[in-house]
Amino acid sequence: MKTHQENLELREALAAAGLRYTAQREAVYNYLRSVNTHPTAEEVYHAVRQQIPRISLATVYKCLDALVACGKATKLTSTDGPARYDHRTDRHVHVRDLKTGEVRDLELPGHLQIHEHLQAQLADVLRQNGFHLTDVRIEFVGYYV
Amino acid sequence: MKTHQENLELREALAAAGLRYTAQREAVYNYLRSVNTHPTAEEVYHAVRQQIPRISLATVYKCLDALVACGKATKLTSTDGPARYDHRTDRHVHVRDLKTGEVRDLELPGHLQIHEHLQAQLADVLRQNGFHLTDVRIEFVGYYV
DNA sequence: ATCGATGCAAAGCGTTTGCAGGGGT
DNA sequence: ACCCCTGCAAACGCTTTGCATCGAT
Repeated sequence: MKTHQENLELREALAAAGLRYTAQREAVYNYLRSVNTHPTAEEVYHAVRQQIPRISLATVYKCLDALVACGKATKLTSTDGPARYDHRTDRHVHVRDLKTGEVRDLELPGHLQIHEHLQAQLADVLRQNGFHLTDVRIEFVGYYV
Repeated sequence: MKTHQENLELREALAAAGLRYTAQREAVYNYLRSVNTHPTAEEVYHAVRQQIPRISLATVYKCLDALVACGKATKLTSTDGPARYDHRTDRHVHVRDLKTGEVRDLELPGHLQIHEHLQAQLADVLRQNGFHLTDVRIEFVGYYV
């Protein structure tokens, strides 16, 4: 089902993971990429329903799982409330607003990038202890006054 | 109920938050402090039951909430599985093992401390945007080979 | 034609809540 | 004496699962 131009990159990522390219997955992915506050499954469901009215919440969850599985999204969690999903998979810093629960990317001036060299050293220390590093999660938590 | 020497520090922290000092809260706190892998509520329940056999899981959750509320513990979450609790409230780095789900503190050689100055700069940038920073969460995720 | 993906409903898990009785202040 | 805390059971919210059907390959 190719209603409009499909996302080749997504198709290939899914294929590489042994997963199929479906309208639902495409719509979920497109929505994820269109917003900069990382949405919950419920929010994705609500938004994607405009395009695919018969999509179910369960399918949204499955689509999000598929995107994570093929490396096209990241799952975030909080101490309270539902998980959130991020279309970015590179290492970056999140800012979590405790008042709204929203999570956004921290836009940093270049000279304030989290010290990659330091992270690399830390990764080395861990590796020497037999640890294989897959992700570094950094989150600044607080609220807008 | 003072079965043995009570924890004055905990009593004061609870009192300052308008909360009472109970045997259950003391036992939960003592257990939290006795382990270095940050346990789940279920693990705390299992352990504290040795001392207080009639304690309920709901009470364990409430005790953990009380400890967090009075600043004597921190709640951690993961993308999968239950929350974990940490008796440390200072900023430090966690290492999460994806195989076991366990979370431990990263013990760092002094010269590898996460750059406090950089964090302070980042906090400044956020403050200038009207953000009040309450916590910085840093987690190294991976698995032991 | 095959076999994975969808949609629905029902179950699952971790966590919270309502309430009667007990314990801290 | 007051009222918070406990323990139990029942409810809750988020997420997953079982299954018949649909659709991608």
